[in-house]
Amino acid sequence: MYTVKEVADKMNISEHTIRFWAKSGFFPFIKRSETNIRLFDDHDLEWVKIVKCLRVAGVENKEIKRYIDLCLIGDSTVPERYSIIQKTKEKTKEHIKELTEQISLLEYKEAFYKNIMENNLKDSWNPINNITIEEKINL
Amino acid sequence: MYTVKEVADKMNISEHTIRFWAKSGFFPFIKRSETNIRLFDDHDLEWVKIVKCLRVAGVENKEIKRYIDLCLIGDSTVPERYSIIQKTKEKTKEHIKELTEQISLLEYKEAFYKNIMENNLKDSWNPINNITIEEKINL
DNA sequence: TCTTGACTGAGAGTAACTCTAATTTTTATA
DNA sequence: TATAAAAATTAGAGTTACTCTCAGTCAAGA
Repeated sequence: MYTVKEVADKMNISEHTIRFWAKSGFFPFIKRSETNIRLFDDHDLEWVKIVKCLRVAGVENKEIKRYIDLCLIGDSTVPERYSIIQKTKEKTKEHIKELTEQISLLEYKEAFYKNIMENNLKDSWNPINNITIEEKINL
Repeated sequence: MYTVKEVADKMNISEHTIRFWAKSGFFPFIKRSETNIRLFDDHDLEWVKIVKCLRVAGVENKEIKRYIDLCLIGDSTVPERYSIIQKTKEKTKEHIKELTEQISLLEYKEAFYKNIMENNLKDSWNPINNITIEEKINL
């Protein structure tokens, strides 16, 4: 049985967030000690894992709550759960694609600045000077 | 010259966000028409592009403002700008790695649900029943 | 002329944390 | 055993980055 702090450390999430998620109804099975302390078991950890997965993938808390509730209802909700997971996967792939594209731009800028530093060049533009658009662009 | 709406459409960002960013000082060069309407030129679009890139990469607005201000100062700030870009790139690569890991879990769940649906199986668990942890995990 | 649609700023509302404070519990040490 | 430090609890305030609403301005077409 794990306390909030232990879960937080294990899953690399802040304690605040774990409590916030618990209050949001994301962990319907967690027990409390006689003195009111939350106790997560390994099954609860699986729920933390899937909630974290959905959050990282950008799913809204409201939608996560829906998914949790569907799980609690049982069999009949499998198609909707499937659909949530499937859409989330597609969205995540799109997200990765977008991040990958942005990395190209970041690498371009990185190389641009590196070149300036290594060759002791001027930055080619300073707002005090009046210069053409072409010169301005690489900032 | 482009209005806020045109920039929003072109860059796939909401008009609200463009105005919010403008108010945050992210576009120091945009002009206004005599009737006070914002007019972006192609150079301003480059700034929108880099701001979008940094935001997508998860850089905070405060840090983006710092980057913008460094650009305005000129030459002497190239090393700090390089460092911001470089750290952002590393963070983004980490982020992609995390998303890629989560996709594995999503694909596992997707296959799990698909199997249930295609073979008309039971969900193997319904909270009404008392069952073992092992059976509970796949939800 | 009238209305429609795009623009404006101010400011309220929202999501998802994130932090603080007051209080209670647990644990380690004297 | 006493006690002090560490860790848990809750309620609620604060933060970030939008996101939306609204009242008002302005140009262009029926």
